[in-house]
Amino acid sequence: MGRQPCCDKLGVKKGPWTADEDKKLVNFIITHGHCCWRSVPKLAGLRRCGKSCRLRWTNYLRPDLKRGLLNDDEEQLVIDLHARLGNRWSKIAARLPGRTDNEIKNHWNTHIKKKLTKMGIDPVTHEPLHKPDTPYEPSDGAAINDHHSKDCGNVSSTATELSPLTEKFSTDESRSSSESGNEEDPLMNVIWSEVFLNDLSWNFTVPDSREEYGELDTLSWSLDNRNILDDHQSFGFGGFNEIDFNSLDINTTIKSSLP
DNA sequence: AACAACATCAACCGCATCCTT
DNA sequence: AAAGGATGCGGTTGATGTTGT
Repeated sequence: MGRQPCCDKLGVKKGPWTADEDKKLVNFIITHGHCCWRSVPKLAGLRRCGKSCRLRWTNYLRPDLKRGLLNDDEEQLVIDLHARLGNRWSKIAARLPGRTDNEIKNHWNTHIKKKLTKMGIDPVTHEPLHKPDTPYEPSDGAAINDHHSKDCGNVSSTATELSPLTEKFSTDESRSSSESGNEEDPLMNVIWSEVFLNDLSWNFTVPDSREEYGELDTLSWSLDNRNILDDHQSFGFGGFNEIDFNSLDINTTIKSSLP
């Protein structure tokens, strides 16, 4: 069936997002949510296609994103899940709170693939590479396959079972950000700060996700905006369990993050 | 200092899948 | 059941940054 392009190609901007565009998008989404991505750019005053807006939001602007490289545990988990799920990056990402499929995919292609190959493991099949005369040289990441080789030797048979590590990550969503090199993005601080300072009625706290959201753990949130929480899954706000609308402290939180 | 080679990652593209009519 | 639209997903690309010569 012939499909129309996702957006009108004429006049649609492409390429890197500017801080101003980011601000507009964040502003719009936190205020209105997104009824449908196709209409978001028009309503937000952006010359972008809806797809691009969705990608920018899910991969970069979402407040629950972790930043920085995957730590060893996360990397191990990705390897573990990849052995079971293959290149289903979104499924893998779903097990790593605060990580995106794109980020994991990139990390896999740039780091993990090489690491596994170096260790004598086929990154596709997760089987040892057959080089009988090439002695296996454990590297700094050798631990990866202590459990992995046992656990993932048979990819399909264990597909529904999760290793203890996998279970740990899939359930423990309140891990400390400090262990993952959760670097802050100054640009993001500015964007979010400006967004919230523009609307001082915002005010909420995220009691269960404090560490993950860092400086964004306390935000101001008007009751009028509460409706977007109904759609929080769409935003990837998985950590927003309960919002305490009575605890508002935007000044100390937001202003302290300003450069 | 200048250039090349390599690494990283944000963003795009096209197809798949889901949902509505 | 079929058609068409919206969104999601995975592969790929290209710009930018980093490292080596």
